[in-house]
Amino acid sequence: MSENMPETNANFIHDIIDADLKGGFSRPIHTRFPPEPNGYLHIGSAKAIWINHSTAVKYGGLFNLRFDDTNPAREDEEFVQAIEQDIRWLLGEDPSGGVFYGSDYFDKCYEYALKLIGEGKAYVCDLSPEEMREYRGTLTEPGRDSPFRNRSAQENLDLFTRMKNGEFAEGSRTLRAKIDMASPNMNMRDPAIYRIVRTSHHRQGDKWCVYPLYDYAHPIQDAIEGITHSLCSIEFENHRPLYDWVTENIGFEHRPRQFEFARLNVTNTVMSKRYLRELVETGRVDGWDDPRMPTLSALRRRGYTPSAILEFVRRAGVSKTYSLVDLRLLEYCVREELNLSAPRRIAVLEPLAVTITNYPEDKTETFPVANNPLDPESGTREVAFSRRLYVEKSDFAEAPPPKWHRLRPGGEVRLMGAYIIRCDEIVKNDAGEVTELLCTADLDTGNGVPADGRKVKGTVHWLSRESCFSADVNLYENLFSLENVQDVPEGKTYLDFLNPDSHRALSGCKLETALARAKPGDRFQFVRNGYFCADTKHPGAYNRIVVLKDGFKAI
RNA sequence: AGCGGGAUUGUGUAAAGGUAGCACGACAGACUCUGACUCUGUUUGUGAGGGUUCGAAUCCUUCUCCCGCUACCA
Repeated sequence: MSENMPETNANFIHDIIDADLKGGFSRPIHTRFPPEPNGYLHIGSAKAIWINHSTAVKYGGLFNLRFDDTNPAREDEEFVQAIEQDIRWLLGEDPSGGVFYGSDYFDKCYEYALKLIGEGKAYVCDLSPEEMREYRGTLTEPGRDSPFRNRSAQENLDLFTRMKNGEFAEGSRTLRAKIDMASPNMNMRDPAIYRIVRTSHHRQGDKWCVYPLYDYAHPIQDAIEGITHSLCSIEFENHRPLYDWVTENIGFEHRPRQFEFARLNVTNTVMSKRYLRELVETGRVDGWDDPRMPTLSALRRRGYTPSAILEFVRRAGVSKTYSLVDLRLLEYCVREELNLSAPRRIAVLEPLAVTITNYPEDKTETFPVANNPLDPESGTREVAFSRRLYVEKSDFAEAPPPKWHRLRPGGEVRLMGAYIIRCDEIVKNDAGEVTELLCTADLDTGNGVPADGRKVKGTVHWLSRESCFSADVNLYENLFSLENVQDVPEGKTYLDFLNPDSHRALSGCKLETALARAKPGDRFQFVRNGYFCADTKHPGAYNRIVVLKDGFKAI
């Protein structure tokens, strides 16, 4: 377990486990995360991973990663690799119980199917998908028995074997569990448990042409791996009776049990893999790790740390209530962590020229500036100072509002880490815009405390105009993307990281400079005036990802 | 409509009959060599109506609203 891993917090699932333990449950707690390799993991997946993983850790048990790859038509090896990498990154360790593949249990699934057929608990059905739907009934009306429901075990065995041997066309037959066509729970109306699919499997190749369905395969996978508590999201709640039916009728000695929790929704973020896939496939985004995506790989690329993500899902909590968690909580979590550890760099985003009139034309010197004022260990770096500087436009006001502590005509301000300067004169262009400030520095005081003990309230960041290009690039080691979900005035850059209300806490150098100085492989993303894709089913749960009005620039 | 879940401040989440707490957000103030960070303070909540009880977010009851389920997806 990585050292930054946030502790688990108690939740209703742990109450259940505590009760189990109290009641004499003696097997080690064993959980699992079972993604289908049909896309990349996203921030919502992180919740399921965290719940399962932290539960195992809390009870000294084991956690498995299992690829739920029972549908060859949707799955791909690329996703297997990506998912495994993302999980290792997020957890900082290998899954303690191991990495498994649902498809590795196909033989077992088949064997159990034979057993169910032999016991008259499953039958081969020749109904077409349309017919099956019709026979299933509706939410309010019971279904009708399939005309093939009462085939003999012998006939079913023969038919199923032939299905497996590839004698029938794709979609022509299914194996169904014989349960109850009148059940009020649609999932119990003789669900299909095997279908014929003639697609090569990413792992099994062409070994099989019949594939088990989730509702049948999943409980078997859990049981085989010794999973004790199968924690999944709430849409599987109605499937639990079927989950239990499978483990009971196959007759596992140790039957895993399923518990459900509400999935994570985040404001302005779309989690639906379907939409994410569409964005990738239609080229709307660069790929699954495009920084606008809510995927773990995208968050990683943007500089989010695993511990911040886990802390976020931890804080979001576990319940069965539908919830929409504020994205700002995630931002708080990264900020909380990076503020203490990330190196600071200076950037002037909207430069205003400053000339120190009493500073020699040909002189340069350097001042030490803390890499991270909150972390003495981080040391200092030398920042070049000269007669000609840039400061932030927004750090000067000709007619300042009340309580203004920054530069004003005649006012004094501290250049961060360097001299105290006084603004003597304002230079304007023909349009009346301020283009330059002529200032004098308190050269005697240097970067120390003034001899006369006077207090200078404001501190302002700055860069030497000559040495701009030698300034550092990133504000935070990893966080190089500029992102914004608010409305940003056209043509204005905006950093939403450390200080959403002000650019000042962030740094870097002049943006163009930062870009020019980027290391090969670094990518800077500009997201401006993003529009959100609507999710008609969950108004409010929109996509921060999005479609950009003036295009997406990858430099 | 049938079945299964759910409802606590702006957003999440605690409180297993006994002071409705915490976090994020918002707002206000203090501090500060970055108007950041930090600190302090403020505001707002038990979906509705009945009942049980000395006492109800919690138990009973009626209602309302929300979510999920009618794939040979997971």
